[in-house]
Amino acid sequence: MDNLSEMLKGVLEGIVLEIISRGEIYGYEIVKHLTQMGFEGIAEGTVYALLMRLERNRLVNIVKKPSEMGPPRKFYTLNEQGKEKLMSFWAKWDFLSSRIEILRDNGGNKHEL
Amino acid sequence: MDNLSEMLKGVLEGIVLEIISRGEIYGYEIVKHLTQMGFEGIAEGTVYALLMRLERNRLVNIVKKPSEMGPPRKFYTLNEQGKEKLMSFWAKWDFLSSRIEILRDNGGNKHEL
DNA sequence: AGTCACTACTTAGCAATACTATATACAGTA
DNA sequence: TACTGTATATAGTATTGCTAAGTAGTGACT
Repeated sequence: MDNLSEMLKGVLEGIVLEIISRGEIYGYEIVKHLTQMGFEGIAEGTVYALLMRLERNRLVNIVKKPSEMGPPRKFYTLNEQGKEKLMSFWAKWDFLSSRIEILRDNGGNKHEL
Repeated sequence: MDNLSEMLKGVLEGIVLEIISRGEIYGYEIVKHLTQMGFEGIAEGTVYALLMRLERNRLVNIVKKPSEMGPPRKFYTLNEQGKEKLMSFWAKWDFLSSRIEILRDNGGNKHEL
């Protein structure tokens, strides 16, 4: 399968918000989580940049904690705005995916309006 | 619902390819088709630019025909490459949407790897 | 001490794609 | 003449993911 990157635009943020909503988590762990979900192609840099954006847009709370395994970790949780953004993501996703399934199921029908 | 535009990236092309695959159609009609599907926010300019891209990337055949209602129309059909691109779109869509449904259904589970 | 691997985060510059706004042009009608 | 509907084109912008590189801490092996 060639690459998903364009299709991830606007979706990856929602996926990451959903992951954070499950409980406090830090960037490196999010990357591993995504990999384990099957998104092996997603670069670390992409995720960290996205997290910086969440911070800049004030969708998350951040607590820095020392790690025994390496440099300090930045733990993310959703704030109210983040939770709203997540709900908005799911609303958009449901809208889009339902339209697309309708289009597909309409298979073979020739431009019926 | 706020705006879908980011989420459409990489998806709109597939939607338009699918519409064209149903039979010869021209740009203005594609726009109306999208509107009727519920994508009311998609600007004409977006669709025409996308069609130009399909042409530039040699995914479509084009025949120009006069119209009784206005300027000449450019009718699009998919060529072999376009059909392959469409299949690739559906493969990517299925991958992405299945992962996202898994994520959602996994609801409440706290970062289980 | 030096090197490597794993953990963990950051950033600069690029590419792809949708949007805004505007322009062009043909046909019918007030 | 002016307006509406039909029909296509394009310049400039914003957003977002990717590539590639860098910085740093810890532990293991040589």
